[in-house]
Amino acid sequence: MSPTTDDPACTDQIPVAARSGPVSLALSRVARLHRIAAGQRLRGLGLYPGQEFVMMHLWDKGPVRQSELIKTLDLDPSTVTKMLQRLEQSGHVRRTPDPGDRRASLVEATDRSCGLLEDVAGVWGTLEEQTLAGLSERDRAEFARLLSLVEGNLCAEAGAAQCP
Amino acid sequence: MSPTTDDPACTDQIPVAARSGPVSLALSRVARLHRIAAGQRLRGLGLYPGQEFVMMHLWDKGPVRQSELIKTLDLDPSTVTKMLQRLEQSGHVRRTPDPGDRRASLVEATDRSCGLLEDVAGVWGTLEEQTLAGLSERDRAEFARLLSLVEGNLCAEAGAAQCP
DNA sequence: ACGCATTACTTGGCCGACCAAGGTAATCTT
DNA sequence: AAGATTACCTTGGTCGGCCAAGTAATGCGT
Repeated sequence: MSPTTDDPACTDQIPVAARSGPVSLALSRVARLHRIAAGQRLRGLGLYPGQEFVMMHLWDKGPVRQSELIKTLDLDPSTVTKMLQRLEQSGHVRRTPDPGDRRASLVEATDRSCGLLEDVAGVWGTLEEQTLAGLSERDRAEFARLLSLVEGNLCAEAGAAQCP
Repeated sequence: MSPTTDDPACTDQIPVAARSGPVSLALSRVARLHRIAAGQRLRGLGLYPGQEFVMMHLWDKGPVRQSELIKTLDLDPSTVTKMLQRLEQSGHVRRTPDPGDRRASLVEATDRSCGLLEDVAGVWGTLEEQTLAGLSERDRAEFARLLSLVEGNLCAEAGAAQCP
């Protein structure tokens, strides 16, 4: 019953319900593609998308309390628990009880996992290059600046974690 | 035992393994925040993040084959199957066998779900505003342009779906 | 010293998303 | 017309991620 039975191939492309947020829509698509691209490369290293961030933090900061990870990655505690269980089983991570606090555990990257650091860095580098291919230095800087602004916006009104 | 026991709050911020991809890192963070922001608003409407896109397409295109959804949303077939099962159970979607092809099903939004269209549009609008708050019109256009470029890059080398 | 809130983590459940297989049905080939 | 191929969808499994509850240990106030 809608009057537009024939559309001359110029109307949509963007769903009507998203007309009020074209940038958000584009951002969603880019995010998904970016995550897929990262995931493909990461799977070759035996990591699932998301685990990279845990490992990065552990590589940088060494033994760390689980609550530290939860705070800095801003993830749900249960998410971290399960990720660590799997990372432990796959040998990338080791957990030991914190001697100073019997309800906490200390997490650290295994020696074996440290070899992955360069690989992950490589993956991250090629991903960056693919993502920004063809963009001038100015465009890249501009993109980084705008992303930072948007991050501030989203972080501010969001769950209000730490967003320095 | 590491020499940097006290860090004067200026060293890292970016993990060493991600030094080669600062923009990718920022993009990941923004993407996650954006998805969370969308999810919060959507949950108030009884939708889970991701379902919005299915509904948008159905609202626009009416009854549609499942393969159509899979193609345009570029999702795994199994993902769509399960999403539709849940959307059907929650009353947002109706599925009927395609009379012209007995292995296919036609999917359409229920009348009840059509009331959600404005709500989702509203959510999408406020999300857009929150995302881009404080950005000038030029910055917004620039952001959209850069996102489009990046999307092209990621889409090209990726699974090679349709990226017009 | 006792009780109560806070912190730290775990478990179970659910959803989006992927992959790998499988089962029909249509279509193409010979 | 029969067989092979392809298209359409489902099932089962795994992961990241969230929420809601629950357990256990610490810390604080009185």
